[in-house]
Amino acid sequence: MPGSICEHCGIRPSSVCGALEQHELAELEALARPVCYAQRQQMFAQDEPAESVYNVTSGSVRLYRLLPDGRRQVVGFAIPGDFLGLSMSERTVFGAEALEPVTVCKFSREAFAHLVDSRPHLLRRLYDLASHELSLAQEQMVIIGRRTAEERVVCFLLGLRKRWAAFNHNSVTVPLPMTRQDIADFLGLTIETVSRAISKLGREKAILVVPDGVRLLDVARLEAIAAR
Amino acid sequence: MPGSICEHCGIRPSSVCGALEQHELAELEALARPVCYAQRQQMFAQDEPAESVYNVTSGSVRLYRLLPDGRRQVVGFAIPGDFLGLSMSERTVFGAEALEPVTVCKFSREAFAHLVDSRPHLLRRLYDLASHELSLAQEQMVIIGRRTAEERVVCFLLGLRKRWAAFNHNSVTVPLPMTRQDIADFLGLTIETVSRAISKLGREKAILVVPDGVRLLDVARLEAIAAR
DNA sequence: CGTTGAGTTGACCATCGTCAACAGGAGTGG
DNA sequence: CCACTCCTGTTGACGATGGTCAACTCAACG
Repeated sequence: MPGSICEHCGIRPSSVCGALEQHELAELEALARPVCYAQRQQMFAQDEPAESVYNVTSGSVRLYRLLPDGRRQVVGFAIPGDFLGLSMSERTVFGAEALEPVTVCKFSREAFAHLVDSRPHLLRRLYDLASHELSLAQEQMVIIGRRTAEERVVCFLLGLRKRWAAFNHNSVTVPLPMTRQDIADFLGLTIETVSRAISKLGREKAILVVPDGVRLLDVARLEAIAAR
Repeated sequence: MPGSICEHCGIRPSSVCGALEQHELAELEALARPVCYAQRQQMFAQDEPAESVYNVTSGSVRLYRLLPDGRRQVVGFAIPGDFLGLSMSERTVFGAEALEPVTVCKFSREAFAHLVDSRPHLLRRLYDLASHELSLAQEQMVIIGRRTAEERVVCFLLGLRKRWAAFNHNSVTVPLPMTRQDIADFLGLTIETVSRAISKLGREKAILVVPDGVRLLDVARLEAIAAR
């Protein structure tokens, strides 16, 4: 029965496909191929021909750029509902790797583009998502360019918490499926500096480090640091 | 005569309006209000209701975000052909100030949005621009997060050169209408560090500092630094 | 000719990076 | 079951890159 899968998809409301009417959803579903990736598996590399776009349905993904000498900048983390392909022209501008087992809806970029051409409000949705991502990227520039190490870590935790909150995750426990190295590469720091900042926040009882995450004990204090 | 101004506009090919047919151009022109800003004049502030969108026709503009304690991050510089309003929802996410006398086509955001709704390929153009901006913002994250002071300055100069090149500006002389402070706030550095990096490049004959700009003397060497 | 503001340069210092040692958990194999 | 490795993360000691503070030059402008 066409449409049956997407219709019951939990992440649809917060995703690209949330913009679609039922009959359009069926069209989109016809193009989608569900794909799984194992932990650590690369979905695609940076600067290769972009053949697909993706909608993350479960798990989380790191998106990164590499410099020739190996320095790495994580440009974002994708979580369920996120769309990969907003800024993909002919070639990918970043690489993507599964942080944990990940499932996606994978689309041929060509077929997806063709559908978009005939569905202005899908295009509109993509535009709105791209605008929002652009705004987040600018916020990240402020964080990396003008904040101290501790502020960066706190902003990161509060930002993640906000994103997970969209899935009514227990909002004081922030899952951290990424390594310290990923966090460091996202914040323009080293792993040691991230570790020290987290330890310090733990010592001060502002957070509690738990397996694969942190619990935010003193949100007011954290927000005071981030608002500075 | 409708359409006569836009039709001969030099920046149109590289701008949003380049996507439009002649009859659409006339519609757009009907909405446009030409406005001038003096040097240093603020076009709009951060986090205020976004009532207009803008297309820069001459001069250049700094776009910045402020932290409550006054730290500033320049998130970009707009030059002729650039569109301000890609990432503006109900409120502005950055402030904008003229670096030199600036002229723009100013549009009511509402009227512009209405036109966009009826013109899918204008929407498409905006989406492509937003994607491109997103990709540039990610590149900027790499520069700020993972590059040394000297590399940042070199990347900045080469990046600006590339943008000015779209207007067949003499491509080895890069105009710098912004102050050292603006450059520093763009690169996540201080004015002193920027000044020192530029002086060093000058001493090494890689660049020549000229009034309101630099001449790139040894592009190969600069590119070697940036490619690192 | 004094004032102002941008830019440069120097001396010193702090934040964060580097290098290294260590802890603890997961997986592996004797 | 224990020893072993491997990997991630933590912590400490030290150092370098870039920030801070201050003095100075220079051009623009009245």
